[in-house]
Amino acid sequence: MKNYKRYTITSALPYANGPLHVGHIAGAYLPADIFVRYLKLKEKDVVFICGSDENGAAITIQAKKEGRSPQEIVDTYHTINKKAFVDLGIDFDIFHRTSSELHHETASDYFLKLYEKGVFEEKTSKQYYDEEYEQFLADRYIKGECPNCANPDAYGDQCEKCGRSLSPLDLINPLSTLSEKPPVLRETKHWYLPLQQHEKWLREWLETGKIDGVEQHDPAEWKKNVLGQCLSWLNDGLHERSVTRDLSWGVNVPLEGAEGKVLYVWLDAPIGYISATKQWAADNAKDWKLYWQDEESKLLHFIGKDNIVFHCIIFPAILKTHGDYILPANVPANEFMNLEGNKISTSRNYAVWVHEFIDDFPDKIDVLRYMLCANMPETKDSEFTWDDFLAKNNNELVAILGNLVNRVAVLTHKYFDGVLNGESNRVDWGKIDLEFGKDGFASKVENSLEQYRFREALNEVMNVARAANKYLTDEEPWKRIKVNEEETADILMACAQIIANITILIRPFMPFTSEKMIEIMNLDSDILKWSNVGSNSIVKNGHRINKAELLFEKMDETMIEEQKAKLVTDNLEVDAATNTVPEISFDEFQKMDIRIGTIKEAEKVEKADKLLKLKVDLGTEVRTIVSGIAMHFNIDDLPGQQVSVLTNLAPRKIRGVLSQGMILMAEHGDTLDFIVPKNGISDGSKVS
RNA sequence: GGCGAGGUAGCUCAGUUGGUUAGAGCGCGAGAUUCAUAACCUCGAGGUCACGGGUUCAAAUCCCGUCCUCGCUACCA
Repeated sequence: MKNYKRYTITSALPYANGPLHVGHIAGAYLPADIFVRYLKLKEKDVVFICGSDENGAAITIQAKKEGRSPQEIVDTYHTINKKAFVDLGIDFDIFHRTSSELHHETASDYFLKLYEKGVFEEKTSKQYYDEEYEQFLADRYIKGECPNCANPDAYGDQCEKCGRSLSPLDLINPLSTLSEKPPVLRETKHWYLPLQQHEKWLREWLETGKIDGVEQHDPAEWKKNVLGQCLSWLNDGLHERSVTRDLSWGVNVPLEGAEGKVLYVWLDAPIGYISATKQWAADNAKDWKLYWQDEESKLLHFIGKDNIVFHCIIFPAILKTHGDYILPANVPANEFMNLEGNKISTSRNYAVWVHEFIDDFPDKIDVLRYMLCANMPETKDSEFTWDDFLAKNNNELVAILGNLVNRVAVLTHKYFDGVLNGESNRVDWGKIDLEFGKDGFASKVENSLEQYRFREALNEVMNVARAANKYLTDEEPWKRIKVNEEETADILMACAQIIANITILIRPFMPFTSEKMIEIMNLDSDILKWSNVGSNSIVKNGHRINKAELLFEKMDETMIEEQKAKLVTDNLEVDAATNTVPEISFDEFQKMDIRIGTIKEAEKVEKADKLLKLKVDLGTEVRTIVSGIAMHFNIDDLPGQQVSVLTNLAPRKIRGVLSQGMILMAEHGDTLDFIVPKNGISDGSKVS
């Protein structure tokens, strides 16, 4: 394994249009924080980088929706998220933001450098522009008459009536759906990164860890899921990607005639890592280039699996194209964390939000860290349950670690007035089921951490506490005190040494607990060095400890009932606020012919997961209707099911099957249900 | 549909290049103990390793097929 001089560690930049939930933390932030804290205990030169990703269309859309400015949106969430990280003890060296001037400058310079190297392909095209809204229109924001079937309401990408795929320029009499006015054609120029030119070296780099035969990293250290996903992309073939967009909110394209254009996410967000490092370096009298451009620096990106392609293919391509930058040595991406059996959903407010957790359990931050680490989605999706939160607190933290510290502190005060009178060199260390020294438990935890196996590492730490509990029970100092005071003192000294070890070992995982242990054991924070782990002489003979204090409080069911309930009720508030469909006239409603029918046959549409081909009896005729409900129902259950059908919807070919109408469904979150007459009514009856 | 990752004890997960009775934590049962937040400690019961074939002296581990979960993608709103 290569020996690096310094480390540059990043966690995915959270997008500043919403708060953070526990899934984010378990995925990209906690593992990085643990790893960084571990490296810092090893006295490594490391910088831990993060910040808010504040540019892009989603921010402007959200701003419009909330009637606020984009700046207000990003300010709000940048502040919330920054505080959440601080409260959680996720200890970035800098939490920067991509709306900063330094970032704009950095991203802009980066673009220019690539531009000057001539790596971009420049393409000019004519696109529709809405003069009132002062923006170019995406295809689906343009309506017009279909040149093929004369449908007056065809969209810029496709005609819904004849199913023909279109380009906006094909439309007759186009209208902007934003202003409802005719858009004008304007020339717009964009720059593209020809990713396909990078396929060859990317494949070599990912598969062998080498570039032009020179070793960069060991691919065996990369996670299977990460490599698999990347190679899958390479096998599909890479395509050029546009690196600019017509948009007002972001980093302006630094070229003449590029007004109203900003850098697209590829050349914006990841550059945020670099600009953040620059700011940190400026604040701390460091040289940022060492962390990004020196071969002896190890660059690691901690992310969730949704970000793999971005960090393993596109960003490396951008870094290498520039020429001066190092590439990531590893991208230890995690999978997703589910919540009580369901996917976490931001839009449905189905999540445990970090800022709310902090309000509800301000003294249980480390319990959360412990729990998220023990359930970290390292190799597959994992599960957050409140019952498990309770169990981990009571059965592991209270029972094993808290109990150990408490019994040692209590015994020491009871028998020796809080003074550790024992002598480490008199202890029979062989009686403890622990191997001291560099190759013992220290290396177990270390090896797990170096492989990004955080749950295993944490369990190894707890094993140290387990061994100490066993030692205490075996040696029975509460009996020994009656016959041999010296031996009793030695036993407690041995336990104190183990606790001192745990104070260091647990620190990356639970920094607040480690701090409490320092206080209870009255330790000097100078001992907090990884090189001390494995030592049995951290605590000096005659050391006085403080009064016992509980590290963790036992919790009961009532403390989590509210949390469980909140998930259910919050989930029911779905979409209530988003009912913003414009009002229509009665005449418009009357245009719709909705009738009751009964499904006679149902079969899957070939090569489509979601589609069913249904034969529906409408009383006077049987129609074929294609409906995207395959994921929600069992085919065999459908025949006989009554449904409501919009019968005069223009027929449309879907996956080669002509669909004559639309089944109406009630939708709630991920659940779909048919709209049917309560008491049954004959097929063909009209709904009005 | 294509591709990727998974499917191992009640729960959450380990199982390296195929090799003796498949492991850990928690939960559960029993015992022992009382310094400790009824915590700790010991012992134990739980697994046809998704399913069906195949290769091999030997397969959770390799090959083929099927089913299920998650992600990307296509198609779909």
